[in-house]
Amino acid sequence: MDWISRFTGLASLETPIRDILTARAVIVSVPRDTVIFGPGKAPENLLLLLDGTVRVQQTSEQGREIVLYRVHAGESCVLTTACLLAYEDYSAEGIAETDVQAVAIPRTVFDDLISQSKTFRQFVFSAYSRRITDLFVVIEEIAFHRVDIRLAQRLLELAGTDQVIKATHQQMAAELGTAREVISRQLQEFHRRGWVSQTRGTIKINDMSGLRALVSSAA
Amino acid sequence: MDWISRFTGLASLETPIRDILTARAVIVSVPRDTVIFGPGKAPENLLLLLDGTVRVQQTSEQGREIVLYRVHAGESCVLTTACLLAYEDYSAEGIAETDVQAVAIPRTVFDDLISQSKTFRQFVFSAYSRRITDLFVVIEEIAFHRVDIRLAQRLLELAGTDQVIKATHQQMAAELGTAREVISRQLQEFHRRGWVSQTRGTIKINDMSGLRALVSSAA
DNA sequence: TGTAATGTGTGACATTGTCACCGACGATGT
DNA sequence: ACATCGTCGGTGACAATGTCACACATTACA
Repeated sequence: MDWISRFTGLASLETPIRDILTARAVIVSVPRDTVIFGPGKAPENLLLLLDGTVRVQQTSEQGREIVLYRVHAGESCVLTTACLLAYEDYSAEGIAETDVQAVAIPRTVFDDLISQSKTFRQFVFSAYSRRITDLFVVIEEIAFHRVDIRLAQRLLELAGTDQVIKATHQQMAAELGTAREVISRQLQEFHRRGWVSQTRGTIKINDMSGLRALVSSAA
Repeated sequence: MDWISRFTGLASLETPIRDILTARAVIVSVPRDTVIFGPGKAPENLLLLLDGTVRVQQTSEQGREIVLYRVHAGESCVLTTACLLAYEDYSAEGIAETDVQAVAIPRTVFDDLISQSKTFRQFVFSAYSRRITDLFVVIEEIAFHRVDIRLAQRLLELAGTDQVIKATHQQMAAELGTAREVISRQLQEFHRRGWVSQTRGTIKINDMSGLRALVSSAA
């Protein structure tokens, strides 16, 4: 199976390197809700996602959670590579949000590839760069943006083509790093405005344009 | 000058690699308040700090600022390496907080070293790891910790041996990503409790134990 | 010495976070 | 069907933080 071409950054990989990869990387399947890495469970491999999404989140000592970013198909979970090597108290955890298919690259192979291929180095460092800027965005949003706008934004991001989100208020609170009550109130307000409707455990978007208008009003 | 031994991660560097480094890296001096990198000013080199500190901060579109982390002597500014290669819209900026002496490693040399030395790779990735966990801490603190505690913490961190901090309320607000008024009020409260005294542009700690007690009360 | 720029103080108010509690819903077993 | 129990969502009071519009003090410097 030629999975390499699914990763844009690897498309131009040199042939001998491709061979190493196909020979020594393993395709793994991970069922939904598996904890892929987390405190006390250091990642053993660099994962390149073929299918599904991985949610990376942090849990504070008091048990509050916040979603940091998601890794989608065609992307890699590079931040784990930093943790392949150092600093044990990695407080973030990665969870398979759906059933996941991924290519697992063991750390020794990762080291080989980094050493031997400039293309691979670029792939890794540009993935790093993207994740780090993601984190910067998270910081900026938490620090400076209003929760109603962030919630509207996240609802639009998470909604599938059917405009339905399966998530409890508690889970949405974890998305934004806020409290459940805050989400409940904001969703009520959105409901009053006719933008969403709710049932237990699901949120349905009725008026994307309303949400979008709120989001862009922040600019 | 043998600066390599000042970096613990590089102490065991292989001799030929040491030679490359000493030959091709340049020692630079940067005056205080210089913008080392920032939006529209991509870093050209990996910097290893010999002396001084670099403050890395982010400025939002509305002009609000937050300090992300500081790079101290003996540390490297690795997050810039990700940006040596990819993603232009690097929104963070690095500022020399003091006069700075550093070793500048050009990107091509960086690439060589990464390729040739396992020790250097470990040095880089463990530095990455540390910075990333720093960012996680920032996120957790902004999202979940009270500002009075964060302020007390930061005051203790920033105070020199003379217990004096030269900073305006506005600058302290940028440290924590909050508003000046919040800092002013908290400092007044700290003053009422006899923990600090203030003059225009400076804060003096009079009772470290009081601040420390507040900080540890959060645990 | 005046004048402008900068730093700090303040009150009113909006937004967000916390706490304690309640009732509604859904799964389950009998 | 009924009871029971855990989860989910709603609510009011209040605390903490952010925002705005100022006033006033200090400093820099023309």
